[in-house]
Amino acid sequence: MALTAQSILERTRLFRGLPLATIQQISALSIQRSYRIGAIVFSQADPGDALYGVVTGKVRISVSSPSGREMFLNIMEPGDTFGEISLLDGRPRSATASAAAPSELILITRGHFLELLKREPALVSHVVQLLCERIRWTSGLAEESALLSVPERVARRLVTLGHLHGRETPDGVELKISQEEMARFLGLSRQVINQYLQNWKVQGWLTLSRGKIIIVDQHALRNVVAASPPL
Amino acid sequence: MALTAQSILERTRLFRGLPLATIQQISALSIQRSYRIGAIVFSQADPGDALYGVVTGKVRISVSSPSGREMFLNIMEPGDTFGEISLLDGRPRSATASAAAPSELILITRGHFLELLKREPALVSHVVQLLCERIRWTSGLAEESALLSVPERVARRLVTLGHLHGRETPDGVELKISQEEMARFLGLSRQVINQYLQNWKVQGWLTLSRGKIIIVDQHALRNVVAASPPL
DNA sequence: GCGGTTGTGTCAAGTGGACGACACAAGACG
DNA sequence: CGTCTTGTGTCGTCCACTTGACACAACCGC
Repeated sequence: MALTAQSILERTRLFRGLPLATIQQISALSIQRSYRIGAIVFSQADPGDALYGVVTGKVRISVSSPSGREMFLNIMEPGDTFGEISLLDGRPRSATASAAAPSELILITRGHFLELLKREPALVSHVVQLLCERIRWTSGLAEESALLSVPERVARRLVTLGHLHGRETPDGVELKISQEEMARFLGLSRQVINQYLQNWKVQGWLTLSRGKIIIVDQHALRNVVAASPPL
Repeated sequence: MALTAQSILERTRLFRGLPLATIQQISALSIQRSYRIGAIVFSQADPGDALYGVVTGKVRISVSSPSGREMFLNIMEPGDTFGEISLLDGRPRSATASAAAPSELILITRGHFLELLKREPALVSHVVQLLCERIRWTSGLAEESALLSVPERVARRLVTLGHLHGRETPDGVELKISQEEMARFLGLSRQVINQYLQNWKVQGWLTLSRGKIIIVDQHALRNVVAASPPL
């Protein structure tokens, strides 16, 4: 089956469950675009004039400081939508989106989307749910970095990334991510990530190979947070 | 003039600009409650069954880790509303709200609020705006802690707190906050906060007294971020 | 006005993460 | 098939933040 815009739209959290007629409308309004690996979808401070949905590939949401440091906030996969915030509040993009793999995205312009919102009350409630999810995600990031120790943060992120982007295998949850990327997700150095991963490898909680982490004992990793000494 | 619920509602970002009839409806549905200093309005993990608005006083939004560390996320003042997220997505409270000063709050139950939302499309758009603001705030927190150095974070937070909660005086922006509180806002130790504040005091950028910081040269503080060495 | 409490200013010691460096292995690509 | 690139594993050094401690000042309640 071809990956039509419509078949993807039906699967996104944002549009799922809407009347078929509405989905078809949206589909008709959307434009499909290809991005090669590394291509920028939009940049921090750009005007936010479109909503994006991932058809295939992976899109990384990141922020970078004036001093050139970069931090990854999220990875979007098929069925995810992104870029809503600027669309809804009219302010500039707060983050940069770039293709982490060759990607096909669909794009709905601000005008079209806002019009849809007016006509379709069910869509509004989906938007609100999505925004709430985003708040919980970002405030979770802020809390973790302030409240937890480094090993706790690494362990926890490992588990959540496993959930969101991992693939179940007989050996455990396979997570395709380099240690460098892990470090950027947490705002830490690659070396520290390696240090703890090695630590947990000898415990038998995970296995490591080039660009891949297989989580063997998820439960043990979860316990790192609870078990670590009162900071 | 008495501080009626209605007069406050008209001033909140959430309800401002709605038809007077609607404001009166909301006002009729709302319950007013007093909280003494330190009183808990709601706790992390509680079910989220109400929306709150500050009439007088100050409410602190905070999170705490299992290990007992606490971090302040925000301060709500008269005209602010809080507690929307749990209300809207039905999930437990993600943070704790407690009275940082003797406070009068109004409270609207979940059922009443959701009903209002259905009837009043203008309110929906205000809700969406508010949620977008919250996302930008929390993701800002996460970015800062990962991308900026400690002095940069302290300087920046000082300026934003000055904007949000400061009072203009002939000498500069007066910010009523203890250094301990500043530390909790940034997830740092009190000593480090004091170190940088002293530093900037001798530069003449601010003056310090018990529980109070007066920002004299806001511009200089802003420059700390830009001027600091590429991390 | 007095004692208790709470915030401030500073010190010294300890430590955990950053950074730079380097050897090595595994893919990528011609 | 060999070469180049990119990720991994592991040093050691350095430094900034944490912790604990203490004197002192300012404000609070009585």
